[in-house]
Amino acid sequence: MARTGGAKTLAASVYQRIRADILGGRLFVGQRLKLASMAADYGVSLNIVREALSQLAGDKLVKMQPQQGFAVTAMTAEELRDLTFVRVSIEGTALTRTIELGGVEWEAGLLAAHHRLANTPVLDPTAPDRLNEAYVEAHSAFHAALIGACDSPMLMEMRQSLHDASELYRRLAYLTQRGQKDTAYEHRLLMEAALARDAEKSMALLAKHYGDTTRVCTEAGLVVSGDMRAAA
Amino acid sequence: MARTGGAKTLAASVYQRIRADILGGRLFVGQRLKLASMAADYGVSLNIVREALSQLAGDKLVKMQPQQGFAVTAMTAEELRDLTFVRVSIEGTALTRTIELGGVEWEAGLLAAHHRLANTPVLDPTAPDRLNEAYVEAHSAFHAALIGACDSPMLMEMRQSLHDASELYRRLAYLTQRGQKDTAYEHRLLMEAALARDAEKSMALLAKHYGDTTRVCTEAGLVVSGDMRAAA
DNA sequence: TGTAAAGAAAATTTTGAAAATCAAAAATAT
DNA sequence: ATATTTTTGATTTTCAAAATTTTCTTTACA
Repeated sequence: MARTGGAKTLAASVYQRIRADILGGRLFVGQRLKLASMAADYGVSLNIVREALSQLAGDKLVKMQPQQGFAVTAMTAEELRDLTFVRVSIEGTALTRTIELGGVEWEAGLLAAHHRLANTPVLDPTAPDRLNEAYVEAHSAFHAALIGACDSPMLMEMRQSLHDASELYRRLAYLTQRGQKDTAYEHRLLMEAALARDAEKSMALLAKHYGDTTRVCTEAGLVVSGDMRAAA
Repeated sequence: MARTGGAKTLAASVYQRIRADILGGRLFVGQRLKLASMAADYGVSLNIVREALSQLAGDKLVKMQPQQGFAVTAMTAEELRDLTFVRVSIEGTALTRTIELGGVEWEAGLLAAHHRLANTPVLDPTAPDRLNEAYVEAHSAFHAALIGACDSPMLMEMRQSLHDASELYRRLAYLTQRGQKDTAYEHRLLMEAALARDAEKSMALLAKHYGDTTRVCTEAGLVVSGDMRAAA
């Protein structure tokens, strides 16, 4: 098998591919990840898959149970609520710092990211039952731009990691509500509060914005109760 | 080789042992970790060591460079400062929450942990040039007890992870100052502020407490500038 | 009919060796 | 003498097969 992306090793390449498959919704929440079948799929040996999954377990995207293999992390409602609380805390800190430090470059970047987001349809134009991948990317970029002037690399990295961990549930929430909620309006308010340097209001909006996703998932019964589920 | 601790797999056991060797200061900051020699040391095959190190890299205790193996993470002064900032943020959030929620049980646990800490000598009584391992444990337990009433498992886990990542530098700082700073007094103030439910003051004390370690390490030139160093 | 033990199948974990890669030393050319 | 290429030795990366452990199925028994 050839190495994907700029990966220096096969294991790193497979890590990226599995990660993308999880974040892209091609591997479902709770799905069991059998080493043999994955090794065949990606055209590598068992150990490579094992190492990749092992690392993804560190990212909390995959759960490892000794002697029982790996599965895509399935959160309970309680865990999802906790994740949301931590995200708001971390991202709130980064946002506060950004509001303190942000200059013209940050403002420009945020405006640009928001414009892109606002002009990208949520659902796939060719297949309206699927999410538009361009939107997912624009949404991710917008939230990154929002806290773009924070000067703590570690905080940013943690933010990204938490963002990824909740990506799966964000997808589910979008498909469930299907345009019933005015997310675009929330994003605009968020941007305006940040540009107005109102840290207090920004954080409140952020908490509401993230809390909604959690609520939708919980109410729609999209979160399971902790155990692994079988699947191909 | 037999499995250490309650580990369910060999890899998990080796992971714990290497982790303990790093946190215990038996593997030095920046030290290169060669697979072959470690496999011989722990009495397992290369892949087991590889998987363990791979996971430790996720914990930021070890750094992996493709095709060049692993080394104990060596932070730059800038990275250490950043780590400290994030620690104060995270732990501050957990502390604020604890102060809101903590009841009698939390107070009792904190008092007990502080008493143990205050009555454990910092340096090893038998070898005064070494740190007392019982103190390291008591210190870790005190800080865990301080935020013991926080109801967010994920935040606690992150706190512990950051605590571990800075453990190496805490050791270095202790040995450098060697009792010149009155750490015991700081701990008491910290406990008293928390018990008095003064979140504001607690956080300020925490920031100072952690900032000192960082400063000592930076001033003593204990932090390197990013590259790996050779070693046996 | 339900339960428990025994055996077979499937999956994970671990090993030992082969292949690929890198850093430095030696040799050659400029 | 300096720079470039080639070789060498060491180390990491990868694979394929062996050893455990778990899971599923079948069978015997109350």
